[in-house]
Amino acid sequence: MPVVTLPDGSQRRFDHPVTVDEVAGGIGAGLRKAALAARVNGKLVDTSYLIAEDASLAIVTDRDSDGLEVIRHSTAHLLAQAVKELFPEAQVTIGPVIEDGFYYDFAYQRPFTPEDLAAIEAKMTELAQADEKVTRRVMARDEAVQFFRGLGEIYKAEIIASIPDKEEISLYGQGNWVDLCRGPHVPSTGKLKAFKLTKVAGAYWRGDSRNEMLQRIYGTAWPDKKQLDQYLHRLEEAERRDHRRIGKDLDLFHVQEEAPGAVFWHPRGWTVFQSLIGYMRERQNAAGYQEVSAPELMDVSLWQQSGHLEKFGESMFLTHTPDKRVYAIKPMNCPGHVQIFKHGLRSYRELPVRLAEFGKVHRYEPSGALHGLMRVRAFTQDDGHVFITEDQITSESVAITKLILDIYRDFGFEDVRIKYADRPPNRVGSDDIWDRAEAALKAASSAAGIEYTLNKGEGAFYGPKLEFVLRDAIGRDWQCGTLQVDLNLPGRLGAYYIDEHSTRRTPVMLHRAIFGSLERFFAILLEHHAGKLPAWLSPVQAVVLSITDRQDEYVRRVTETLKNQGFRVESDLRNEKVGFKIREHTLRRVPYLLVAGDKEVAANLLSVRTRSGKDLGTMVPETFAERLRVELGSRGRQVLEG
RNA sequence: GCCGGGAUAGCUCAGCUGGUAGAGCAGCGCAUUCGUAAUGCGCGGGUCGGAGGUUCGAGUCCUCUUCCCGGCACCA
Repeated sequence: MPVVTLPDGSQRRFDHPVTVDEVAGGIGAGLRKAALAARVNGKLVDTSYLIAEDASLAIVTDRDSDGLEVIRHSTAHLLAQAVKELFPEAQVTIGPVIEDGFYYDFAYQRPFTPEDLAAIEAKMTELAQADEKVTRRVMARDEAVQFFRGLGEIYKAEIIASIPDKEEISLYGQGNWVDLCRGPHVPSTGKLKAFKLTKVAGAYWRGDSRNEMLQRIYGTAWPDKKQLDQYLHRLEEAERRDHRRIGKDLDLFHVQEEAPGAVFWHPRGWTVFQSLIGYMRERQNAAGYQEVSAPELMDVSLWQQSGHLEKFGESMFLTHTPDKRVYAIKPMNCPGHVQIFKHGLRSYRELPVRLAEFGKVHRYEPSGALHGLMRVRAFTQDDGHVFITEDQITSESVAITKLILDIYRDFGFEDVRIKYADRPPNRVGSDDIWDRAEAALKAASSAAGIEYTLNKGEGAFYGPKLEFVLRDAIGRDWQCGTLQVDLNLPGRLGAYYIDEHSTRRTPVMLHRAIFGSLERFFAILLEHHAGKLPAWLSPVQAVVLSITDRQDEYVRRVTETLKNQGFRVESDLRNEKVGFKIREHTLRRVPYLLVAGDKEVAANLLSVRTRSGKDLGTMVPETFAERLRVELGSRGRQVLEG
C-alpha cells in the first residue's frame, strides 16, 4: 500500500506497487509524456521503477538538470548502439556525461573518420526515430561477466569485475543492443531529439597513458533543437574570441616553427604585457614586496639539491657549454629566491621577507600540451616567495589571499573560486611536516573567510596549495593564482634565520603567483574581453583622425599633447575617407576615435566616438584627456562615456 | 609523448581522377580632399612547411621529418 508524496506535499495512495510512469500518468497525460526519469526518495531512477513502499517522488523532465543529464547519458548509449550496428567488431567501454554533452570510448581496429562520424550520426537519428523502448534488468555479477565475455566485450567484463560487490549490476537494452549501466535512462529512444557528434579523438583506456588507446567520440545533446543551436552558437562565439585569432588580427604576437612554445611579442602586444607588469609591480610594492632578479642559468647541482631535477628533470632545458659544466635554464624561480634570502645573516626581526620577480622560466612541456599562449615552454611568472616563521603562516596567507582577490577585481573578475589541494602521492618531506603545513593553510583559509573545494592529492610536491580560479565572460574557468605553503624547500636548500634565542631556524616559505603565467593571463584577458581590452590595458588608447589634409597640423598637435601626458595615442593622417579609418581602428579595437574636421579645428574640439560606435559628442582636448585620465586611474570602473 | 587532422601569397581560402599555381582582403602606384564600419583604376607578390622517393612529368601519389589544430596523458 505505498503512499507517494509529491514535491508539492500532496500524497497519493495506491493499493499495489506502482511504477513511476503510472504515477505520472495519474497526474496527467502531459507529465507522463514528458517524464524522462524520477527521483524516488532522492535517488535517480527510471520511469519504469516500481514503487512498492511509501516514498517521496519527483518526476524528472527535460526542464531539470537531472533530466538533461539523463538525455545526455542516453544519447551516449544511442551512439554506442549506432556504432555497434555499423561497426559490429567495435567494443564498447565507457560513455559518461560531461559538461555540455557526452562521449563514448570504443576499442576498434582503426580510428573513426569524420565520414564515419556522419554515418554514425545518421544511424543515431534513425534509431531515435524508431523510438525503441529502453529496458532495464538486473544480473548477478558473475553472470554479467560471462554475458559480456560471450559478446566479446572484454572491456565491459573488466569494468563489471571492478564494481564493488555491494553494488547492483544493471543492464540496459534498446533494440537488440544491451549495455552495462547504472542508469537511469530515458524510457524510449524517441525522447532524444537534439544531438550532434562533435569530434573524434584518441583516449587512453582508464585514462592511463600506459594503456592502449581507444577511439573516443564526443557529442552534445539538448532537450530541443533550439537549445542545441544556442550551444553551437556559443561554440562559434568562443572561437571568435580565441586569443590566437585576436593576437593575429590585432598584431600582438606570433609564434613560429623555430621556437615551439615560445612567443614573439610585437610592439602592441608587448605594450599590453608591460602594462600588466607595471600594474602588478605597483600593487606588490605597496604590499611590501621587494623585486629581485635571479639568473636564468644556474648549475644543475642547485636543482639536484632542491629536488626539482629528480622530479622534473625530463622537462628541464639543460645546456652544453665549453666549460663542461651543466647548467639548467630555470624552470622556476624559487631556488633563486632562496639564494637571495640566504645571502647574509637573516634575523627573525626581518621576517616576513617578501621577494618578487617577473621571472621568465622555461619548461620542456610535452609537445602535445602546447596551446597558443595558454600553455607554452617559455613564460613569465609574477612569482613571489615570502619567508616567514611558522607563526606567520596564517596572517601572511590571509594577506596574500586578500591581495589576489582584490587584484582580480581590478581586471573585472568578480567570480573567483578557490580550491585547496593537499599532499600528492609523489612528494618530499615527512608526514609530520605535511600535517603542519596543511593545518596552517586551512587555518589561513578560514581566517580569510574564504570557502574552497578540495582538490585531493593535487598539491605541489613540496607543500599544499590554494588555487584561485577565475570565471570569464563566457563562463569558462581558468586557474591562475596559487598560494603554496612550503616547509620543505628552505630546509633542503639550507636557508635559515636567527630567532629570538639566537638559534638557527628554518623559515617557512610561501610561494605565490597572482597572474600565474603572464602569457596565459594575457590570453585569458583577450578572450574575456573578446579583444576589447579596457582602455588602461589597450595598446593604443585613442587615435586622432583627420578628414582632409587641412586638419593635419591640428591633428599632429593634439596627438603630441596627449602623448606628452602619457596616453598611448596615434594619429591617422592618411588620405582615406573617414569611414574607412573609423572601420579600421574599430576593427583594431581602439577604445576612442577622435575625429577632427574643419569644424573641430575652428573651435579647438575633438569629435569623440567609442569603438562600440557610440557618439560622445565634441569636447576640447583637455576635457577628453581629463576624462580618459579618470578612466585609466579607475581601471575602467569609471568609463569615459559614463 | 599518444591517436587523428592539417600546412598553398602578409591574412582567409580554392586548386576533380598527377600535366609546369588562382580568388578576395592586405601591400604598392595613380587618381580622389571626402564627416563617423570598406572610393575607383592599375601593378607586384608563392622553390605549394622541409628532405627523400615513384613518374616523361608531383601542390596533387609514397616514406621520413618539423610545426600547428582537436582530443588523451602531462602541467613544479
